[in-house]
Amino acid sequence: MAPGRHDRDSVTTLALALLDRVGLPDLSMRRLAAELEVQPSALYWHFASKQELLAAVADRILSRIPEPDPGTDVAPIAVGIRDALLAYRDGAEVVMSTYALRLGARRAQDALQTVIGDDASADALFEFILGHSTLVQQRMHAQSIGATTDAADDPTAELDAVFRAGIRAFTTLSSVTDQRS
Amino acid sequence: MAPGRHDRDSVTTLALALLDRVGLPDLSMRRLAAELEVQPSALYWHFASKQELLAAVADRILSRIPEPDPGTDVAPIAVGIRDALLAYRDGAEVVMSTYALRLGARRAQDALQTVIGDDASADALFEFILGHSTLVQQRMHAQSIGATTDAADDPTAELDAVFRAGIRAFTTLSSVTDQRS
DNA sequence: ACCTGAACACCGTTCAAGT
DNA sequence: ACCTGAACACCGTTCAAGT
Repeated sequence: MAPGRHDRDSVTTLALALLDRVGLPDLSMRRLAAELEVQPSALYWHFASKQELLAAVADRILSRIPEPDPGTDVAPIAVGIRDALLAYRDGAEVVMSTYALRLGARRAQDALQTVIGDDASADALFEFILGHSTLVQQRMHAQSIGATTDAADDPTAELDAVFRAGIRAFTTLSSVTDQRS
Repeated sequence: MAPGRHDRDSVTTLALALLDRVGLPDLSMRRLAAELEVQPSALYWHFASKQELLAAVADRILSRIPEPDPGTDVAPIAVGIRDALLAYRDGAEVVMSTYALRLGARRAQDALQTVIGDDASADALFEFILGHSTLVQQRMHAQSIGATTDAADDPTAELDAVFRAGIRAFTTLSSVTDQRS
């Protein structure tokens, strides 16, 4: 990175790359500034706060979500959202921490609402995907530290079974309510 | 609080009270130490790290979950878990951050697994409750700061509709699979 | 057994001033 | 428009030493 001039976009890009490399606990304004060969205070010309920077990063993460062809079923959309959240280290947690601020993140719900009739169900499914993905990434981290209580923990095997069970619940629900109407 | 002697239990109790009063971002080891009228380093005689302290706090939060009478239905159990997570400020986030370490938190899944046949479905339901509760508490905080993008945001009204939609999905699933067997 | 004192290596943020 | 320099008010953690 040249010591030259930056803007919101380039800072966001490098923040996302740094997140993926070091994880959320080590993504500090000071470290990001060092990576940009700039003083920490320079970042506050582009973003009002770290929160605002993380919101921009969250929007980037969610931009990976593929557009839904209307009329397809729920499962591939849900998988697409999960994969976007898991594509970068601690991605789910970043999205979760900025989701309440509503700065972005409508993209995921919009995708789900086009394939699920009921909006409340679509939001609930998104909350399941977010919770699940966050726990998956946290377990990845705990495992890399070696902080597991029980031995012989098969990593992603049963995790995917839990995810599929969640998807099944919501697809079963929408097919039942479809029959009702 | 007297300046006298402490143990793990008393420190955990006051940490939980402090969490409820100031929230997770302001729950620091230094502030907790000040509340206990003790030097920050004193806390490290009782807990190896802040993580370990938070795990003890998470266990406390989950201890509020009522025992399930076997044979009752899913909804009241799910509500009981949600209420335990929402009983203290940022409680859901604390549980979420220590859940991966498996230090406690089996209590919630155990309760759900006694009323739901499939273990993967029980875990998925717990992940939905955790994700949902975390977002609810984050929105509470964002609202108290006044950092909402859109105006006139009805607070807990539609939030509960989303929760009920999630519960309905999992109860519908288990009743369908019951009929199948 | 439980705590103090002092230090180490960090944080996010503000703000005058530079170019 | 974009950044520097310096400061403010904090962090978690370690470790020798005290009682």
